[in-house]
Amino acid sequence: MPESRGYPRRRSSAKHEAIIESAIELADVEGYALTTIEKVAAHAGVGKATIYRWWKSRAELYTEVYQELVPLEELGRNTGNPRKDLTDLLKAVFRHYRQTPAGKILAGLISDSQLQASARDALKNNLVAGRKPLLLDILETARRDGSLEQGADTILIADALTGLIWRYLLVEPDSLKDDMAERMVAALVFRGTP
Amino acid sequence: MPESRGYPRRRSSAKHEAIIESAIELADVEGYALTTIEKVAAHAGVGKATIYRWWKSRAELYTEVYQELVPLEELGRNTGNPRKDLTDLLKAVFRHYRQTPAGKILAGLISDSQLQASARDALKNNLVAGRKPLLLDILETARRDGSLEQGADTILIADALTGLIWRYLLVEPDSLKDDMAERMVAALVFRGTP
Amino acid sequence: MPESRGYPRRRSSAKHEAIIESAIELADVEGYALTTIEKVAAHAGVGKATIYRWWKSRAELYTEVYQELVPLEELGRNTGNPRKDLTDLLKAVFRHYRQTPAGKILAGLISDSQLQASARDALKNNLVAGRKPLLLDILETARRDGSLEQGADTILIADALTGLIWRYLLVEPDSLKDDMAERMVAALVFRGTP
Amino acid sequence: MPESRGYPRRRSSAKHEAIIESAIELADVEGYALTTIEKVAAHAGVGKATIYRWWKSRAELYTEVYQELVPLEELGRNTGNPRKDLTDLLKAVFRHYRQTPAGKILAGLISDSQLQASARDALKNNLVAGRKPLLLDILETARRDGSLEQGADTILIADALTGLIWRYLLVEPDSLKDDMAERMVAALVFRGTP
DNA sequence: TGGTAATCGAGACGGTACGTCCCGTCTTAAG
DNA sequence: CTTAAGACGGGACGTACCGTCTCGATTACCA
Repeated sequence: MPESRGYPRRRSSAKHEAIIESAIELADVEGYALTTIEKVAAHAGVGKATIYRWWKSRAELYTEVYQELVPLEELGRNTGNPRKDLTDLLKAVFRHYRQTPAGKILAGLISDSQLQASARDALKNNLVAGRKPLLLDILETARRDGSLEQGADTILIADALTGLIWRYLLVEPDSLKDDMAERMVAALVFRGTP
Repeated sequence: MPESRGYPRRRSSAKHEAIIESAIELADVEGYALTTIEKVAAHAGVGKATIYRWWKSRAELYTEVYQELVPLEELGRNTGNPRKDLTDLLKAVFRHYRQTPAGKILAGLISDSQLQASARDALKNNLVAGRKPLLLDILETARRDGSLEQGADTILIADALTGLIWRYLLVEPDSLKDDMAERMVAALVFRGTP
Repeated sequence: MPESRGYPRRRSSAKHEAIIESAIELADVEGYALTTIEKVAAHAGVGKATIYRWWKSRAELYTEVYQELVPLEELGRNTGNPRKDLTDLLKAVFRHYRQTPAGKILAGLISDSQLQASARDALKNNLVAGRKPLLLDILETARRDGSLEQGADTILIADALTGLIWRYLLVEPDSLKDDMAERMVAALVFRGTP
Repeated sequence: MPESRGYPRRRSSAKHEAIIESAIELADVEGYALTTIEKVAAHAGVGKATIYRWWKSRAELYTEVYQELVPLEELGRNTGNPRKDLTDLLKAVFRHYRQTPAGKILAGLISDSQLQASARDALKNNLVAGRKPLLLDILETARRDGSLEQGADTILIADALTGLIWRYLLVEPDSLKDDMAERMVAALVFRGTP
């Protein structure tokens, strides 16, 4: 109904983009915790109701922001070398965390997920469910080509990589650097130096 | 007895216990997110100020609660069999998460840690710093007795175990069962079925 | 209608009235001292913030209440007989003090004025500054028509009348009856029985 | 009981005096409104309970302080010239208000008197009842010697002087200077320049 | 092109909890 | 046995956002 006629196509709306950009900037400058819907609305020159019209909660808004800041397409590349692919993927993620507020935002989303059921769903169904296959694909390729043993618990390994990233993001966010990507791959997946 | 630091500052251990117990019960019944300082005070029959007198924040209070619910002493046992010790430790932790609100509380503390700097410190300096050695000790023993290769990155493996637990606690808390302990140990540490 | 100052700031006149009425009732029933903003809000079915949005303090709210309970227009009437006008004015004021909580409220405002600078200003700039001219006008008329001597210090006489009312209001509120009005006029202004 | 033996005679107690002096100093420096029992106790190096043992409330404590700062004996002097005696009395009072925190304290006591019944009693029974005779005596002398007409309402005139002082103390404390004493006497009592 | 309905910004609103302050009473340990 | 120090329950403070709502002003479509 809001899409059809009364209001222009949503994704192209200037308002919509102003909100997203304000959300990014405020998360960057003030941090996720201090970024309230109220402030985003004021910063974007938009009524609060306009935000609530499109997103049920701060978590939902920032889930979309995260997807925009760390787009799936920029992470995966299948070169046939799983170890390299995986390491590159992690490095790309960490780079986004350094260059954008995406890291803070993910940490904030994890925090929000414990405060509201809807936020937990947003995290689980979008970010987790949407990105886990990326890791699994690489790990499966590795198992198929023999660089990972047949019986490897790829799901758990994938979750462990995510868990490690979250853990560092939550308490030691500065540790997510390139060499950490190498260490993670070496310790959790392929065991040993390349 | 614990409150005799010097002369002037005393505290009623009865109140102290009433507060801790109320905190546990409310976290259990209502969940961490809905448990406000105000409710804990009311439930314990105590003024809010009495809580703020002894704990700077909800996070600090619940850090103490967590330590009480999952005491270090009940987790570690050195039997000379690192694989068994590690699996048992994880099982013991998961059991506490099933039988007490400790799991919810840890998830809540992680959430709080993103909202206030002091909460992050409480988490980092008490829970993380206090419990990591338990894992590291076992892993080092394993490396010494050869069940883990010489070059193993024990720190990262320990953090990965923690990260995995956190990840599940945060988005799939029901998955932390005994067999998950086995899978974790097999996938991240000793590689393969026992 | 009164709330259309520009476009953005509107206010619900229904709420506004509910607050004023609650304030009057509570002052009447519980007394000014026990009437907290919190109680007024609860009684009016309004959030505390709504009160603080429109009045900076309890004193400011009750200054408005006082003006409503003892409206200037009901006090002054120029009949050409200053002695009668003055006596009538005092009687009218005392009647309001008997029939409404206005007396208690003025005493409370005087009390508040010693607790907060803003309350002192509210009292001084609104009630005092707004009502003193009423007395002065009558006294000046009296001086002009000779019923008061040329050199009379009308300002001081006006302030003495106010001071006397305040003094009785503060420590012997029941003494403010009709005959007291006569006595005041006789003793402070026109000297002697009519 | 506290006088007889267990504790040394009250008026000479060092503690007692430390409390009074702290009360004076704090009223002077911070103002009456900000001077809490808590602060007086801390400043005097005394437990709060010690203060409550001797005075039921802040108002009762400060009633004693006021009596000490503006002792009756320093005000009255019967020289046989009522007009001069009265003017001198007012000047002496105003001087105390300028040189000590007595003025602030009286204003504070008036304020407190609207907050607690016991404070109203303290004000009424001690300060008002104790000092009114001073004025009345002078006014009666004046009436007897003919400088005030026979029918003068001396009670009301006395109360008007008090009321005027209170009124200025409460909203324009700086106006209480020597010439104001002259004006008051001329306007309210003896009518006309000396 | 003027009328009209949808949509918007601004922010008022009830509500909840925050963390602080001080009250007047009570408890503890030192002297 | 009295005292200081201050812990205690209680109540109100004034503030911040929440998510919903109301109001005119603005817009954009249609007749």
